Amino acid sequence: MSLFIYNSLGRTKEKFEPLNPGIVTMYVCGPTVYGHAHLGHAKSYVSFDVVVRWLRHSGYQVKYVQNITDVGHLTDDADEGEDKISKQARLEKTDPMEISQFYTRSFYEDMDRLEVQRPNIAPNAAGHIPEQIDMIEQLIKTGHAYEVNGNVYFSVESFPGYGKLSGRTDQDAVQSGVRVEVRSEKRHMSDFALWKKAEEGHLMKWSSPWSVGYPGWHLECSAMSMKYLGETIDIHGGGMENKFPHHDCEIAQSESVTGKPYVRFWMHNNMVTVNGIKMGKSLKNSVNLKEIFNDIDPLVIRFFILQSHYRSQLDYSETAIKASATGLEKLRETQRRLRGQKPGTGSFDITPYQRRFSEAMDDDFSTPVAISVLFELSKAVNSALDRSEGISLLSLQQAEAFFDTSGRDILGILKQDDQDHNREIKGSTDKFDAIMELLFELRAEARKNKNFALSDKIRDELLRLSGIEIKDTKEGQSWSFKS
RNA sequence: GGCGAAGUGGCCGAGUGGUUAGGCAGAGGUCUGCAAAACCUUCUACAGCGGUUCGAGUCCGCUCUUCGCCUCCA
Repeated sequence: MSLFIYNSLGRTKEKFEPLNPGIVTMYVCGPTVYGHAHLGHAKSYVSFDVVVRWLRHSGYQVKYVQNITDVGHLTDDADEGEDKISKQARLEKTDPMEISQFYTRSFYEDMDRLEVQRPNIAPNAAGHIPEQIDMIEQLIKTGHAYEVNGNVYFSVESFPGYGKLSGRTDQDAVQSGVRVEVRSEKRHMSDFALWKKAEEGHLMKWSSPWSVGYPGWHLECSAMSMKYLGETIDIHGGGMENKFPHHDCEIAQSESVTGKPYVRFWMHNNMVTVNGIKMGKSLKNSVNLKEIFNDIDPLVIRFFILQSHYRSQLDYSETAIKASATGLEKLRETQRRLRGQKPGTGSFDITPYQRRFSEAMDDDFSTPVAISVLFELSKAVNSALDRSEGISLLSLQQAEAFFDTSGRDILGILKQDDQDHNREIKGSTDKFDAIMELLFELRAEARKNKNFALSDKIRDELLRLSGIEIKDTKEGQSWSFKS
């Protein structure tokens, strides 16, 4: 089966084939680094992380670029207000460079904990001012842009398809709802800034042929995408809220320069809501990742995100997270059980599960369905293992391999080996094992003597003090870390 | 006002014309010294009203409701 991706441009699922066989070029809009990452960032980058992982699993070499926006863009309307990074610098009594560096590191820390693989190239906007200036010069030369008082604007009338991505092709209609007063120096109300002259006191500014100033926000993605991935890229991802104007502007300026299609597949992920309302920094209801991670395993958040489709809104609530945590624990439990299992004689066919998993992923990255396949496999495996004949060595190995491939490599929700991972944290494996062996012996003896008070105390206290859970099973005692 | 998405059982969340999504929670059971885990059984659905069809959660129309975008935002 082949991969189908929902293309926002055209609003249908289309069969995906890269422009150049075997190689996929992919660009995703990165964060503006002036604050800690929140759940919305997690949804976006986890979703696209799975896209990249699936493409790679499918045999493609993926060149994945995700930018860091570290040029201050404005807090307020299109042409007034303080820039966000400068504002944060003022609040934190430091300078913009430190702000962007600090929050860039913070962003990667959080993404690492979510098991989001780093992009191949993570260019920052401030490091690509010459490229952006070049692009403006070309746009002016070809009549797509004009300069007024040190500001440069893109002329939307020079690009007939403007607004085709968002469906906002009638600019008079668009402008009728605009709540911001328009600068009269623009030729058309919808024209957008490519370069802005720095106001008095503006900290992040660069020299250009037009003024000492800074580039418009839409420009960086076009310039960096072209520099690292070429004039036409296979996939461009981003949040739905950026369809208009950001992505429509990118298309206009890029295609005006190259005369070629800018992006073949546009992918837009949906928003996170909290109690049904959009989460936003300005609404003061944003859920900071570092704060959630104090209480919740980051992989539970990742799992929670992937349990809904990337194009669906995700509503955050404590009960929903709790349900996800229990569900993920179930899959981990099965994974552990598979690992420690003695082979039996029963046969078990995992190919239907592999096939359904692949079909789900090939259908526009349907992670909720893919996860449901893992649950069904989990149930089938447990059922089989509960029977006396068990599962043969070969089938056990296949099931374990499939859990590793799907749960760990592709979805990123399962670790390779919890136990080993946790033992590493504990330090000396041998000594630790010896201690556990001793506790097992003490409990076995106590239980033999019907001293259940003692055996239960060892079990309960160990769980309470260290989070290590002992279970009594038919095969004997086992332990695992309970997160 | 314009553009777009969506309304599924207690909660989350799949389903693109025809036999069970899945998870969490609830009820009953098996196993167990107990606990945990696991398994089995089970209760609540498709916003409303029309229409197309042998047959609609799934297509069409209308109504109601919600959400996002049109200002920086993942």
